Amino acid sequence: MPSGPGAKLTDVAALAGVSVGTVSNVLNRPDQVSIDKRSRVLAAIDQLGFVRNESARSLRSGSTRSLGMLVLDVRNPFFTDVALGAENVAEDHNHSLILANSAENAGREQAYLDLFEQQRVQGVLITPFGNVLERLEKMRTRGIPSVLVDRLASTDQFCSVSVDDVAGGAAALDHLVSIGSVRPAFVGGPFTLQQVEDRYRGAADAAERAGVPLQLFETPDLKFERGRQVGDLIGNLQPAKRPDAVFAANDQLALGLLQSFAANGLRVPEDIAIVGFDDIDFASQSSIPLTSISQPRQLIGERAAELLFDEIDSEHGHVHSQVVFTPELVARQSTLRR
Amino acid sequence: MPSGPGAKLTDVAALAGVSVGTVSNVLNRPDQVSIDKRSRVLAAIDQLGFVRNESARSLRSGSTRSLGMLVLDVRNPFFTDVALGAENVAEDHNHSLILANSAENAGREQAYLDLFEQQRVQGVLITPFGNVLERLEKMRTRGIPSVLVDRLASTDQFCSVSVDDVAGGAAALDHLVSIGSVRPAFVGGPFTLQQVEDRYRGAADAAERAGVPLQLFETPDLKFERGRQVGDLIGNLQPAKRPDAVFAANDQLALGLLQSFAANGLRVPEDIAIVGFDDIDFASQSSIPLTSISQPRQLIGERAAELLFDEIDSEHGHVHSQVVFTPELVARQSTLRR
DNA sequence: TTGATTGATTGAATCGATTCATTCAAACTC
DNA sequence: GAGTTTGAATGAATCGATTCAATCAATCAA
Repeated sequence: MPSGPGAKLTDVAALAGVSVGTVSNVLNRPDQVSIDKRSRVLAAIDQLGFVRNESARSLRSGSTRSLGMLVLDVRNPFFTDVALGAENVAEDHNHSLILANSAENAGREQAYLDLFEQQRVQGVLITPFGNVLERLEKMRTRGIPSVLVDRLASTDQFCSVSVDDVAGGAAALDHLVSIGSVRPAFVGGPFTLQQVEDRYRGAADAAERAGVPLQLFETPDLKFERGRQVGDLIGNLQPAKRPDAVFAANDQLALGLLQSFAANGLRVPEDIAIVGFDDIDFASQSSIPLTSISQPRQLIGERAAELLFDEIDSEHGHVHSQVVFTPELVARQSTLRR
Repeated sequence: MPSGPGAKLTDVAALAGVSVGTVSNVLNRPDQVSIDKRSRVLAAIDQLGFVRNESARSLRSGSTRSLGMLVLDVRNPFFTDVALGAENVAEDHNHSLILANSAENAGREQAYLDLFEQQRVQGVLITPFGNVLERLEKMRTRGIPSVLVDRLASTDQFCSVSVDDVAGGAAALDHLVSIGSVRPAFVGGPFTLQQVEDRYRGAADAAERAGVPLQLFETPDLKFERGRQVGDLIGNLQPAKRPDAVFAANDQLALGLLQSFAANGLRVPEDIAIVGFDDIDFASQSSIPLTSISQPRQLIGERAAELLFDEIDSEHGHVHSQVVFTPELVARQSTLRR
């Protein structure tokens, strides 16, 4: 019969007939304890149902074995995948990952950074929303380093792991041209989002290189509903003026376009082709599977966590680095050659 | 210039010229401190960049201001929505939510429960995977209560928040009959999953009441790919033997069916209608918007967290209760009356 | 004026695990 | 057999915030 709440280390020591130091060693450096005592201690732990108090442990030892991760939107599959990758690496290092959701809200973002500081996490993985770089630098001086995720560090003060959105945009447009598009369009916004800006720029440059014009449909956000609206707009254009292909700044938008086109009797890809961005699961699971630009999501999380541990573990000898992945186009039915 | 790592409470006290007790009071019971000293302390905190050490705090006070939440799959939007609801309630109570992912793996599930115990969370929200009820009861005796989420407690030893899957299944089938289906089918499995079993039973009972037969296509899992396979199978049946409507045990499966039907030239809903379950975002965002059974996901999380806090806060006076929500059918194009 | 009451402030004791200098015993060297 | 090395085990000191009984000052009642 395991005892009630709160057997502690001294209780274990007493029951096993050893000192507290020995019990602590069994917990933390088991190979430095003789087999005999070790098994006695383990038996006592089992009998008492002892669970080590993490607060006490980290108070004394100064380290917490946990990382904080702050993302823009936990509901976005992109971020859960990135988090999964980071969590795996954290687990390898015997750390746990505290996942928090800033929900694109500067106040919440600050509040969670407060929390991370109070918890004394060993490091932070963050996709910044508000103006937090200064604060992050301050946190580093206090011993809590951070790595930027899905965002290229503008200074060399941080490690960052991101994706080359310009290249992704170019790949999308090159693909559209290669299947014969002569009137491609870009749908997305706002351009204050770096990702949107980059994806557009890549596409625009590629269009210029290919000698085709690129129409622009700017949107105030990247949501599904917005895609539907723009889709209706495009569907109502005269066939001769209508784009023969669209590159949407993300998959949500692309799915919105797709639904609108289906409702308006526009055939995809025959009348109009579509490329999305992100390659979320539902891109391939749409009735008309969607061509999209795929980012190595788990890998982004893994690499970010690795860079973070590198900075945590190395005393001073750490050099910040910017990892930039090149996204890949995955061709599916929505851009089938006509 | 804020100071380096580790200003502590005594430093603040010294700088402000008060005792440590007063600083602690400013932090925890600000109204018991005179305005004068309070502002002096706050100034000192600001100047030193003091951040309270949560480990020390909770070691001494015994409470952690955090909940643990353990879900089957963080990548599943259902769970992220439930978590969001729970997180909001936790925030209202000034607690933070530690979200963990058992990934339908009994070993990980146990490991995370270990972690929660070590962290001394105040309570646990869990969708159990393995055989953990006994352990959870033991944890309660040690002062860590738990609430079952998306799972009806079989004993009255736990609070639980779940959805009436039988009613959901019945609603789906009633709807199909009401739009004129005479050869409905159920697609889903395995039947060892309580949810699948219940949804099927509700549908089967409703079919019997309506006097129509219910065909069954059993699947080994609930994934998209499986839906596509079954869809191909159905698409190859002679029109006369082919179901005129299918009820899929979840939306992933339904989307798979939809894609397959589209590829095989079956029109939805004219040739065959589809109802899904869960009403994930992508159900309504499909090219042919999908009728689905909607669960109040955030509400489930909120209610679960409220029940948990009730048990945490009440000394002994807590009575376990089972909350069961009735899901609602959301009719869309995939079951438009012919 | 005195005694009682209220409210603010103090600071030593405390939470529970870890650390590390020290002790002890055994094994080894010459 | 004396001296040295090695490995295990010990337990008091420690991490930093909170607690609470005690103190002090100010206000009030009679």
